[in-house]
Amino acid sequence: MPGPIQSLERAAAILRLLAGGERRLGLSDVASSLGLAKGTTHGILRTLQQEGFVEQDPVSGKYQLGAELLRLGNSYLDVHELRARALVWTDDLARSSGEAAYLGVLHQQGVLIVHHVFRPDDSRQVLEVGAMQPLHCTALGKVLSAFDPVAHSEAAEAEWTALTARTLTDPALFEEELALVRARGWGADLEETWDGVASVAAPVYDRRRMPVGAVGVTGAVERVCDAEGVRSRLVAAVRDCARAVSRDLGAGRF
Amino acid sequence: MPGPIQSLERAAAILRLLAGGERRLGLSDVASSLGLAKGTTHGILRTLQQEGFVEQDPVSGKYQLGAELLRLGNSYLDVHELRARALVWTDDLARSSGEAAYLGVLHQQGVLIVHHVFRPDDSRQVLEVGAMQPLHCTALGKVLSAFDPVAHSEAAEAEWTALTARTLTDPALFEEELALVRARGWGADLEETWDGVASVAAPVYDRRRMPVGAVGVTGAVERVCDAEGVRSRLVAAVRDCARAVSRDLGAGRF
DNA sequence: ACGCCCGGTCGACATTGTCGACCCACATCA
DNA sequence: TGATGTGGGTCGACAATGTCGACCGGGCGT
Repeated sequence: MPGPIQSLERAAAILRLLAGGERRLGLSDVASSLGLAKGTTHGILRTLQQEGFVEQDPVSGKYQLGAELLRLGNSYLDVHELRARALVWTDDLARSSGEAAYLGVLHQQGVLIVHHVFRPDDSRQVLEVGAMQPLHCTALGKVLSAFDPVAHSEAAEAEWTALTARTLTDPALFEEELALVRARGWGADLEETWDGVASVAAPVYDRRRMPVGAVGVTGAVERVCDAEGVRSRLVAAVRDCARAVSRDLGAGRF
Repeated sequence: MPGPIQSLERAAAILRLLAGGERRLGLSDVASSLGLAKGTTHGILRTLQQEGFVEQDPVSGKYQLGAELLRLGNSYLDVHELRARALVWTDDLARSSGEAAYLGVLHQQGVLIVHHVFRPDDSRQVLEVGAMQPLHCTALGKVLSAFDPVAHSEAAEAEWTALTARTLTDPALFEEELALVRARGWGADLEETWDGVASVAAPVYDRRRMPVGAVGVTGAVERVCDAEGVRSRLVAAVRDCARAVSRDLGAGRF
């Protein structure tokens, strides 16, 4: 059976469509967006609803994602070995650096945040676990692009939107930057994603010395950088954390 | 087309199976667990993998849940209106009560946690968003069972496992408890789920005055209770929060 | 009151997923 | 080192299955 299962592909496309559109979508919207017959779309939606993957607003009849996805996404985190190993180390990283710590893995054409430790102060922060970040302008993304060949080719195909004035959008400059990241072993993002925000990240390796993710910190550029660039204390803390997680994964000492 | 789509049901069953088993499962395990032919199972798994819903360990060939589920689960939270409205109020609730605040909705035979605010101290806490809690022994679950008829019937069919010595397992006693919850408008769990831990919760209503969820706080029984039972200050805070969220949802004043 | 739009249903058709036997790689064990 | 069992993956025939487009019925705005 060489071909993938059509109905499943379509169901996945529906879920992605519902995830993309901010608000609820009607049956006809979904059907026309995907070029499917209404009857077909309805059958898939009905099954997805029965399984808890989508919910239907009883008054408007429109569809949205369902709670089962949240439950399964949580189960994904439970099984995730990299995340499990990184929990305690990223906690320490956030504490010692005084900034928010992130753990990301490559997913499709971006970085999926699988763990996020709040900056250790009492400010109100929103959890970004499950969110995606672009490859070309974040520290996590640059590190993955530099060390993981798959991420590198994904980055080449991704959209190069300029999020701030400092975002690199020229592939040649990006390659230069990646060479720098590879040479010194860590990556940075200096106001290339959000104005006033900088981040630093380093790669995490598994027992076969393959890059499997990246850890980093993000914070106000005034705190993260000094006159020389990224504060070396932060760089050291991030790299220490990455090495510790790698060692936990069995990569051995460097 | 009266029947639901078979391949989708099977795919959902596979995902749930992978979510349940703690570790990765092999193709044959999955096939035999669900009573499917290996070829069929492989086709579904391959499609799910291609769509990012499952991942395969390249060395062992075993399967586990995929990252796309985390992304979609996160998108579910983005769309969730109840959660969006409750964000700021639960934050205040945690701050004023000094305990961890939770927002839960009915999902299948349990309470799905859709929002969780850490207890406002510097202790290490794990986020429980996406986790499930039982209906019969938690404050959130009792409140939903008392006010939502669907939750009530689900509770009747759920397993009545005794998690501590104080867990209610007699349906008659549970009904009495629910009557009390309905009468006073809030529910409690005094060491019925974890020893030493108590919780208080109150229902949240939507614009049609239908119960759509519950908010509550959970903490050490010594802090939550005094000689009289649950501290009235906490009960007031929780009920205020529930009313505020309900008002935000359009339920109007009580 | 009319007509449009939308969610939902129905039945015929053939596409599509399913089944079970088969294959190959790897590891185990004698 | 060869026999052997396990486990992931493939193949091709069959018919069960999902798909399509036409068709309802209600709600809403005109």
